[in-house]
Amino acid sequence: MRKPRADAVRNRDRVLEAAKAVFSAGGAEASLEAVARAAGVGIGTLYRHFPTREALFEAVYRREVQELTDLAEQLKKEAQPIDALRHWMRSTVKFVATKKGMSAALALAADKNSELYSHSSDQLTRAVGGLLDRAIAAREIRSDVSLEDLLRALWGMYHMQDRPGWQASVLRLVDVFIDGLRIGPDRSRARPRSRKSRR
Amino acid sequence: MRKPRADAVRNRDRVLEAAKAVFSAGGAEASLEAVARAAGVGIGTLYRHFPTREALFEAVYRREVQELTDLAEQLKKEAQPIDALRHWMRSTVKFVATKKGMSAALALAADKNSELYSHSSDQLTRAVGGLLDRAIAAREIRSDVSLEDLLRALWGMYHMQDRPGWQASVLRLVDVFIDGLRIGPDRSRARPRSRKSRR
DNA sequence: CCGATATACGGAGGGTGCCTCCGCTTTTCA
DNA sequence: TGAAAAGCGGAGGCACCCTCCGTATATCGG
Repeated sequence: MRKPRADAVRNRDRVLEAAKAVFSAGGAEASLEAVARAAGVGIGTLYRHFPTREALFEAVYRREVQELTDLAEQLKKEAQPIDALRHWMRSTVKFVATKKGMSAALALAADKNSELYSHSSDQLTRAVGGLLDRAIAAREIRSDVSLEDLLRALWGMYHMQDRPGWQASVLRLVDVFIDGLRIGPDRSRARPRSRKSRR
Repeated sequence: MRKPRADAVRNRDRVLEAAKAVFSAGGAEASLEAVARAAGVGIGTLYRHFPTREALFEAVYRREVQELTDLAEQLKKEAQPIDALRHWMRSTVKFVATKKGMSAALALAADKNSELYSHSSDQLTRAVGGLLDRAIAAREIRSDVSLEDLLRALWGMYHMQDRPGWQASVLRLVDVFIDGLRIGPDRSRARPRSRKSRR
């Protein structure tokens, strides 16, 4: 099979870059013609590379997932299993916080394409698996919650941005969730950050 | 001021009903002209009542919130505070499960209109408030998690439908969350349903 | 009950974005 | 270097969006 043409590769990249920017700014319903314009390519080129809006969403989405995966791998070197877990979840929240309009687009893509969902889920599962397994092996957390469950919880949080205070709220939810995972009578309330009292 | 015209009221209702059906079947991007057709009114009539797609989403959304509120009020009569809370969260999951395509539309509406969000949030907050407060007053759960936090957690779950097994997963998450809320050394694992072992 | 008038109806039509198709250009390979 | 494969881009047909306004109907005072 031939080597892919250099211009094709370049254009594909440009479109992806433009799409990320345009969707971030204008949300998931932004015009694809605007994306093509921003990328400096014809609308036909965009459609050849990404036959549907969803395909484009998907491609951008895969990039995002890759970043999350890398982040997980890096955090796997944290010392205390349960703290590494908490740290990763917290970091994920902050990562998501930077995405604004993209999130709707990504959610849409994942919604309509279960292969994509399971692939990404696998990828993240593999990456974060060590964190969870270590904590379970160390008998620090309950063993009946799967990685999928954990990812779903995070997934949910992915959808609450754009409210004032959402980030603090989600961080609090992460703490509650981690506490819920803990095993045994040790219910120490010691946690990394000072916390506001209720409301 | 005059009494509103009977035909106007009737048409508004028809459109709302049709919108719920059409969005449920076809998702949030369904054509508004299809909604008007299904309602048996002209496109102009639809647009007079709901000037934008979002306005229509919003109206349907308010209905859904009302149902959730009613459900909460009804469950407030449950005996054990913490069980009532768990029951409501579990029931909400099931309620959401029946909505399918609607959820994307509803999420979109809430996303773009913060007044709507805060109003609905208030309404649910008021309705569920008793459940949480009773549990806190009884010292059964920690006191630094607000109603808003709890609603956000549910909100997140709202977005995970359409995956095989999502419902069981969410129910599991609810249990974890409730366990995380509990106060004191009583970490009894007794819970209403038998549970699968990890993956 | 009836006329006046406020209110509502519906769909034609201009505009925009979607997506396909294909003649032209560029790149690759022998 | 030339032929063929691969890619480019935008014209054009279509669906949907939304406004505008002539027509129809409900309400209300008399």
